[in-house]
Amino acid sequence: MEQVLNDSGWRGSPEGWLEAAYESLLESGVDSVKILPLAKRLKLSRTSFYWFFKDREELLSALIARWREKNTGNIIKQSDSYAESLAEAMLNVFDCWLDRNLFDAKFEFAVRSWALQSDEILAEVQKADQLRLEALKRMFMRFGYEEISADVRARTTYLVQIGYISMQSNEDIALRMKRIPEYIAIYTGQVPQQRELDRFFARHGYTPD
Amino acid sequence: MEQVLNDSGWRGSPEGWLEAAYESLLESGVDSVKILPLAKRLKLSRTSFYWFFKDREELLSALIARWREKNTGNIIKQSDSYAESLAEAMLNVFDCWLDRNLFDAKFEFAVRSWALQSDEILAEVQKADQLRLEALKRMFMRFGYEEISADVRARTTYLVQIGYISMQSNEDIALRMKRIPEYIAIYTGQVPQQRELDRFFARHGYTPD
DNA sequence: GCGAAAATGTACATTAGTGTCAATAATCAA
DNA sequence: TTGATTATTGACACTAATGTACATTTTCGC
Repeated sequence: MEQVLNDSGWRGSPEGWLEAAYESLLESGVDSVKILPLAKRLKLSRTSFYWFFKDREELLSALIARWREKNTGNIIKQSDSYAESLAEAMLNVFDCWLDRNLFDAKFEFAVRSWALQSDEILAEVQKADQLRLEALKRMFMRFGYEEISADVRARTTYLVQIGYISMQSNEDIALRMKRIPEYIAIYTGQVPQQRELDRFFARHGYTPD
Repeated sequence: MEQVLNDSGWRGSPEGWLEAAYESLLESGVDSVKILPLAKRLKLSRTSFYWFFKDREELLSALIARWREKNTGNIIKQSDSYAESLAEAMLNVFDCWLDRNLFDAKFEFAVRSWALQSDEILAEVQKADQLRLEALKRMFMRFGYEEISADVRARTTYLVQIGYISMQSNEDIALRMKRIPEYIAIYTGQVPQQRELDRFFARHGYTPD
């Protein structure tokens, strides 16, 4: 197996170690993010790590920063984006659940599991939950729901997805798409229009049979 | 601090070690379930552990057996139990979410996090999800829903709760109770009757203001 | 109170991880 | 091409965990 070099002529880099840490976190949880195994994966000496990071703690902080920037931002953006009907707005949010560029479900699950053993991470996760729920609640209120109804509907929308992540299932896209109209009906209390669904399916490269 | 003795005159027992393991699992995840720390907690010599369990693996198996027996059984029981309306049936299921004798949310979360680092545990969790979802789906079908609708409504009901657990929030009971009627409305598509709610509140020792 | 069984503890060997330091090598820029 | 900077490595010291072997203590039944 040959050495992988980065842009400059060096083998290691903060990004390289972070990427390896990310992969290990997603596969086996934070306790598997250990310098020795990462070094083996990168075919680098373990101690070379300390050139880029002060210690393991600093690597873990970088990891959580990466999560914070990616996942929360996009949910808020999709919730706030323009739509003509609630169903359409809902489908905008659903983009997150189907596009891993918008929301990284495995990362999300790994971080939430991590929160079990670290109060610092727990605080991060709870802050993120709050921001995301507020964005969804705003969305429902924009379409005329009362405070409490909007709150509970926001929770339903959000928590179903968090729960789904926690099932770690990997069903194929067709099966998931088949449930979409039902979900929309439950969450919004109204049936989505065919053209709204078609537009949604189209942008995810899905053709119903 | 004095030594705690069990029924017989001995200090240790399989149950004692298991209980300590359970507490540690819930507090900090499976990686914290280590013999040395448990021994400290129990004020016993570490090696005494090996009188009761072959090795750490055996302790972890006992832990997962405990989870399997407790959490899955009750959801199924509550889903299958008699009710005059769907709303009432739903409220029977909600008993699980409010009574830790029926469903241990922290245990659930800890086990699901554990699944990230063990394929064996992942298989256990996915089997449990399947059984629970089937029970809920049966419930919706008993009240006349079509296959797909029943499936998605079962998922909504179940996944909101799994998601809630994963938020690790500890809101007070009054706040949670306030949302119940809305949840019932969303999940079942029908508003619960006051007397059904009253009966539910009463059996959880809650008095609305 | 005595012997057997049950439980506990001490000593030892091993493993996998952490982080520091000083020597060395590779790259870049003047 | 050489010197400074950046990166890599191996040697060392340390810690926390695992499990085994064997000696010792405690409890229970008779």
